[in-house]
Amino acid sequence: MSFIKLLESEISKILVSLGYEDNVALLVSNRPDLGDYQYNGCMKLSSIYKEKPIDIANKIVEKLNQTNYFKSINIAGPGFINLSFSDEALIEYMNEIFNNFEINNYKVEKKLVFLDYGGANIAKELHVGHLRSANIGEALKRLLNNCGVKTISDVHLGDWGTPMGLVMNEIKHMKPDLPYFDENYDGVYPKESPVTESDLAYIYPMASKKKKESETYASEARELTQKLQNKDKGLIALWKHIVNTSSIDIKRVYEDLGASFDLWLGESDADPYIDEVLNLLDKKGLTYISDGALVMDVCEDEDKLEIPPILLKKTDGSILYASTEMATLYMRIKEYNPSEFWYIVDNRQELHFKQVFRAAKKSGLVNENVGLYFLGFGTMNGSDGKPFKTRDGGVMSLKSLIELVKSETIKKINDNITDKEALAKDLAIATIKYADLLPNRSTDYIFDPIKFSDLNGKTAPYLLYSTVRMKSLLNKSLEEKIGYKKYNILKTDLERNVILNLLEVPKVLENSLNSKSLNEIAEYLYKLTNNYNNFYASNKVLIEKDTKVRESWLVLTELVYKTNKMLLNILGITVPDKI
RNA sequence: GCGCUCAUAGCUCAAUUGGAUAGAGCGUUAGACUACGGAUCUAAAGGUUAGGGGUUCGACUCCCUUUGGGCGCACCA
Repeated sequence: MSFIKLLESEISKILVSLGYEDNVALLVSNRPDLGDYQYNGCMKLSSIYKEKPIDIANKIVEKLNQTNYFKSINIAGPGFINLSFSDEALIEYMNEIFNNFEINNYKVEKKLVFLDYGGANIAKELHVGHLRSANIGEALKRLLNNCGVKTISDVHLGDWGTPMGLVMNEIKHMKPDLPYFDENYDGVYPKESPVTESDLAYIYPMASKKKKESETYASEARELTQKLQNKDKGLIALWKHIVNTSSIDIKRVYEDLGASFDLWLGESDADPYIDEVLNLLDKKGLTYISDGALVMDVCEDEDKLEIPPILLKKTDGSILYASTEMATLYMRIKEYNPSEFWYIVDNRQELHFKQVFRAAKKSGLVNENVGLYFLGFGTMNGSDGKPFKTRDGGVMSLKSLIELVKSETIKKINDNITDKEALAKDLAIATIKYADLLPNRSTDYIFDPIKFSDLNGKTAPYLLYSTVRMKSLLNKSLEEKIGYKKYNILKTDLERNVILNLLEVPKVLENSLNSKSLNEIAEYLYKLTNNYNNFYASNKVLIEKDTKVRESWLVLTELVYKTNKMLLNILGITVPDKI
């Protein structure tokens, strides 16, 4: 059990023995002059048990004084209990986690979580709007896995909606003679794709522009979408070519970003389940026709405000986003039966998901005890507060963003590195990911490429440089045959700070899992690294004459190194060998 | 019109979900060090938490209100 957890359970026992009950949480002190950690529960207990908080605190402290974890215990203000740990207790714990690093981790009961993130659209390039979903989703998956939770992740490609019709319409205009558009064609369709990757790069923007300019063009596209969804043989064959061609590039960019998925399914994969789902809703009498469209009410009695009904089918009978989402949910439950679903999607889709979740529960499509979580992330705005656009008013592709940061990074890399290009790219991606995960998941987000290129301060290069330097120090100690097996003595306050930081790891992981946000981990990494660097700058580990002290410092270095590596890995950032 | 959401240091963000004296990075200023890897380290200045009211031992956090942003509300996904 981790040190803080152990103390919390000790205090719980003390409370029980005194006749109180509380879910004890020890917090890092925000008054370091008074103690390392604080317990604030006395004030709450006071209102429950009608006693003065100070009296409760005194009783607890009396019992705590009989243990040997503490250097000092004091009560301040209305009833804050401040705790300072004894060196012996800290050293003992350092040795425990040096022998078994996993103790200082956080584990939860096993369950299965289904993650939906990525959300790339077929025939469209991945752009900065896709960044957060990939980064946050991947990191949450790693966080869950680290804590012992099994996951299944699905990229959920946008491959079945109106954009498909648009792209096909543009292809039809370019090459009207292709057999895919001939309804009477009964030969074999060509194996070669009629479009290349570079064709796709301009086809969609072109089609999208024409759609806005011409109503005829728009209705042609709608018609093609409907024909595709009705499984027109030729269009399905063409569609497969488009999906395959487009996926190559999408996979490459996700791989660069370090985002991986167990499943590469798309909206089209849910299509076979749509009728089944709609029939089920119909049987339960939940759907009705409104203005020609098929809808379902999702309002509940306790709602004080009205939530608009969910729209399932257009007047022309074609499928809408919500029904695809319902069918996807149905398919996932049928095949994987997870206990929770986590959707990592832009905040702006909140209402849509609220409706879908309600419809799913109301209809019994999803069992009452299955957790459906909408994990919205902040909308990406430019520095002017409006939706982000490049200087020429376009969207910035993820590829260009990576290139941009890479060109900044490469300037700083030492010449003696063998593969400068590769390192620059890895560092650029690490820089982007860290900058992206640092703000809280749900708050709106100002996307600033210049900030992403900043290599100073609270950034990935700082963390990686420091971490590599720790590794280098450890390697050097091995070369010089300086072994280290245990923590002996605690010499300086600077190393004590680092140790206190290390105690926080399980709590940081627990908080992150509860809030389903990575910012606390990102923030903590900086704090730990900065405190270690502070220690490092004023103490020469390898030159230290007192071998007992030197040995302890090497143990400390290894623990910080391993912690950094573990947490960076959760964020999806790999530590290079050299920088 | 209805609803959601946000407003914290010059800028970009935190704040353990109601705890003590609101913290970081950048920028600014002043410093440190024969470099165990200088992409380093330290310090200072910088705040009436948008304004006002309320709830209580205690409010950036909860409630009311004013102002100002962003977003969503039926056939796009």
